[in-house]
Amino acid sequence: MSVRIDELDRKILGCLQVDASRSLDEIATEVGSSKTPVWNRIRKMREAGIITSQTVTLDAEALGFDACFYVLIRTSEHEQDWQKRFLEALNARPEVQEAHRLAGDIDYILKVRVPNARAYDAFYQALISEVKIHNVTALLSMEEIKSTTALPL
Amino acid sequence: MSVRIDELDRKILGCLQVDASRSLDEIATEVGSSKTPVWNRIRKMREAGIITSQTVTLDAEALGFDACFYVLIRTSEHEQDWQKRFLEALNARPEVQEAHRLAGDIDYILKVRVPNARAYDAFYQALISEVKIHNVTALLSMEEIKSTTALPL
DNA sequence: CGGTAAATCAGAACAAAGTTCCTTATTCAA
DNA sequence: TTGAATAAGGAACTTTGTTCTGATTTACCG
Repeated sequence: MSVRIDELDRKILGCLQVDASRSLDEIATEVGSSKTPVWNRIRKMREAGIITSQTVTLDAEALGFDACFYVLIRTSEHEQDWQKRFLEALNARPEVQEAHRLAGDIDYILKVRVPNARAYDAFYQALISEVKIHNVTALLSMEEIKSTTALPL
Repeated sequence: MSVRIDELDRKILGCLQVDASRSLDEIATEVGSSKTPVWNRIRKMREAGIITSQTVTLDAEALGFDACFYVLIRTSEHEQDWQKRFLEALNARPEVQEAHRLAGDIDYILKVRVPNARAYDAFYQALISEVKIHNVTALLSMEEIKSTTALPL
């Protein structure tokens, strides 16, 4: 069953999305409440799975991940077994940051972050050796214009 | 100037990527160190910009964002002015979670999260009314197979 | 439109974690 | 090998997270 989210919850989530390291007192002041209700609401939203996790975002380039590719994948295989193996392959590879199954012409899109083009090729070769893929198009990112995980609440 | 990252820093970042809400003591134990050095290293990596921010990840569907599109954009305009206005339009729209400038045939890719298809159309109409765009292809996600911001350190 | 029960809130008390300080160990260069 | 600079470990201190209680509000039903 789902938890009803009210205006105060939304404000709290908004705060946390911007900076999850702020203290409860600060958040309470900003949303016009006090410590206890803010804490209780955060706890409930955690338990309800609305707040999935708490992480740090790292500067990919500062850590040597200079290349980012979006990979468009077409496949001729549509059986359960193939899909299962494809999924496992994606989950096993940490360079895959996103994977979506699509509607329409293109079957899957991946976002892949690697140190350089050579590392992408290694990834690509490994992937196609594991599962049969009909057609692949790689889109190379030149510039990350915008990047956020924040939802517009 | 960049900060040298050693094996211990990498372990700490690995911990924080998984769960940034854990206590310093827990992290220190896991990486085989103690509170103080862990705290100092985190502070330094913050100051150096390696750790960009600390946020919560929310369940988009639980919050009513049921639709996700990848949008491939071709433009015939390549002047500074056009690019500036396009960039401003993207930054002004919170439904755009990612935007990359690409090499090759397709000029830009966007990741757009909205409550439903109608909301996407509203976004699309608003965007093309603001800036001239030659060609747009929208890829509709049926299923989010994988989603992480963690880098493989 | 009351009156009661349930839920929520504000503030205080307590526990736990973050932050600082100081001493000891380690590293690196002369 | 010796000295200076740097980092680590542990204890003191401060801030924050967490729990508890009483008061208030909200919601529901007669």
